[in-house]
Amino acid sequence: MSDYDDFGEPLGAPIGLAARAMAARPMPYLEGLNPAQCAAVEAMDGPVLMLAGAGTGKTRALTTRIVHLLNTGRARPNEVLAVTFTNKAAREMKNRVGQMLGETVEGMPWLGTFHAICVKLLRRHAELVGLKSNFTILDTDDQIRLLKQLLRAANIDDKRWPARMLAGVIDNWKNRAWTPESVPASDAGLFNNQGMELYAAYQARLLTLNAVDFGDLLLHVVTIFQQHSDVLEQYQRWFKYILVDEYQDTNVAQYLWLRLLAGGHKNICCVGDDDQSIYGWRGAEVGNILRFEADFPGATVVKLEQNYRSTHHILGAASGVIAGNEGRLGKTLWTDKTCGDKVRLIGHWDGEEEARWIGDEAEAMQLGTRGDAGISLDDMAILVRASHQMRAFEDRFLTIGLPYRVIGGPRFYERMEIRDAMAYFRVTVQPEDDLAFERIINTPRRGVGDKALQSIQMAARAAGVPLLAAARKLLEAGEIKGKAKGALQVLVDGFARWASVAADPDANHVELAEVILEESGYTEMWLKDKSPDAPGRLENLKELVKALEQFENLQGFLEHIALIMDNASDEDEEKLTIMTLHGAKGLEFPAVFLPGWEEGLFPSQRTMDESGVKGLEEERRLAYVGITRAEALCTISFAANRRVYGQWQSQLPSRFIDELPEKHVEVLTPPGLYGGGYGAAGMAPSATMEAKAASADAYSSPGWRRMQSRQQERGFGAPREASKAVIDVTANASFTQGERVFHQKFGYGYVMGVEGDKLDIEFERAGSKKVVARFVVAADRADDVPF
DNA sequence: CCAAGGCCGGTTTTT
DNA sequence: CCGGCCTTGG
Repeated sequence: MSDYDDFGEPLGAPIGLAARAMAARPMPYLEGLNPAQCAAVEAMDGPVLMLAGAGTGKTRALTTRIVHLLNTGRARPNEVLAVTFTNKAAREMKNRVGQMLGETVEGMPWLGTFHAICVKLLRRHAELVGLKSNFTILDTDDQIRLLKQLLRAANIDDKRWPARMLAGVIDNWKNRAWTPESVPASDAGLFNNQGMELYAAYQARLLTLNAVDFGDLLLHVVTIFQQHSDVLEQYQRWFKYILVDEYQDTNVAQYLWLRLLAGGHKNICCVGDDDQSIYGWRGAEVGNILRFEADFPGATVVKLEQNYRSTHHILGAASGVIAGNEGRLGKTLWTDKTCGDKVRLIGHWDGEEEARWIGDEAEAMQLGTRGDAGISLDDMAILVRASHQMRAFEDRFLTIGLPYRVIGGPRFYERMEIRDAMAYFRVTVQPEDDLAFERIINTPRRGVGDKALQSIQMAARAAGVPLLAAARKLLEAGEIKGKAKGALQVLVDGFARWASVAADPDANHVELAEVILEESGYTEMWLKDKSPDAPGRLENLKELVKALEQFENLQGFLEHIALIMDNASDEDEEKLTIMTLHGAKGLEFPAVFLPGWEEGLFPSQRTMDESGVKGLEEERRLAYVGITRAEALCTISFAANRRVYGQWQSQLPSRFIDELPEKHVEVLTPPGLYGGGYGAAGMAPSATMEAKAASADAYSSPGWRRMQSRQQERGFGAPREASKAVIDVTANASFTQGERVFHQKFGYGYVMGVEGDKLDIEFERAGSKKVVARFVVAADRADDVPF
């Protein structure tokens, strides 16, 4: 009947038999699990909800459950569907299952992210939604460019109605599994009453491009399942057990997808924590997890509440904060660890001082000033609400030479040069990929401007063929003139040549990639480029080519890249991590800094404006996630003043600070200073009394004294008065080329050039910068610079 | 086809 | 206040 009965996957060893033999043996993997974890592993049949608080050994329970299913012969590895949200989580699970099973079992083909699994499914059944199985996956950038074209075609001013906004609207609809036909009338008014039409036009355009966006991966598969019960039933039978990680983050489309697949046997195990739902803004529905027992009657609910990560005080503080939320499923985390240090709270004068203090503190902790052995920088993290907060820390750490790593900057594959190179690869393997072709038709500049492109586009539309084919036709017909003619011919011929190499299974795709970048002139473009980031970009291109080695061909690689966000860089040196709270979910660090706990920043004003109490609760969960990342030391801070869009604003301490239970907190801020703190003006009136009491003895608290003595050791007098002083001691100083100098922000460097009062300086850590002379001192006077 | 200037906007982000 | 994007002018 169909050619996918065997699901295209090797079955590997006769697992059924092997498993039966193993089932008689003891199950060593169950040892060391606590009773709740055991229950979650052993409740194999029927729906199971595993409510796993932060740090309660969720991944261990989940992987053990998979091993148990395989080991008892309930399912073969390729009959278990295990879904995660991130590639990282998928990889970790794969590794851990592999480790527990030993090397005998081949990897599990259906363990992966929602998106990766959907790609696999959609490739098999693409024709059912009008696609070919070699469809391209567009990323956000492609998506925006496509929408811009549609807006232009529809004569819509994309100033007032930006493509980004439309992309957001469409994404939201796709997250809810709404096709253009099923968008409810209540949403008809969105995007200037034209959202639905544009959505339909966009989907039609994607089909002609043989392309999908991320949302489509799920949406199309759900559509297929809904419209082709025969296909659905096969998968329902095939996937004997389903496991879902981070269930609280599922959106409606993912939820429907899971319900459809689990519809037969209902052997679905969802793992999640309602208190860690922080992705509501991108369509996640906490409701999915809150409703689980209603959706799957008779479900077994297991709560994992023993925390193996954090000390008592840290858990207490986190629990106190999260208790402010309504409508929780309710868990009580406990630990048998020591009380440890209390959560430390400190207020600062401004954001720069906060960065300075954290930098000093990190150095002190690294050296072990606290009387213990010292903590590796790898074990410390600064978790911020918004990425712009990172800059203050980067600036400061650059100055003092504290090694750090920022997680979540522009990702490798989002960089311009990588996307350009990949566009060449995409056209090579998929000549219909018009978006990719448009991207590189004039990159590097080859004299093919708007005019030439427009005539190609018109020809393509008229003939109903892709752009590359249209370009070839126009050239043959001699209809392209001037500079564009020769260059375009070279490009078109190039693609023909490269495509034939790519089609040859014996050809080496890594060499092909190098040839493409060489012959197209792309590498040369960057070699000629004199901008400071050109060498870095060439480096990235090299890395890209190197990454190709791990794949069989270009197609395989492109697919991988489209779905992966790996940011592999060499990590030899110890570094302190700076990342957003969102990015930190699932991670843990011995020492965590949580700066910027101020009203408006955290909780974010915008979230509260847009989503009211619901938004505030999500922010509170974010606070909970932040605190629970810490194993031993958690330091929360806030500043009384902060520059917001260039304006100095005075800030109020976050309401979450008032929610921290007093008994788990040590206040380092002296009362009255820095205009804030537990007990300063601006706090919620209800908490004032309690807070005043808390801060009354702040001066005598061990933390405060420790801080004082440390600052004195370093020769810092009063912590702050000096900070505002301008470095004008050298206002009249002159510098000469080659002189070694010091800058408060960028550290040490050498003067490369002098133009009036501006200096061209090559800094040791911050690279080359143009700096006004009065902000710089001679290197031997660096000690005069007040910190 | 490119460079300079004006204008708007400015959370979180995986796939 | 800073940076990205788009427009305009050469």
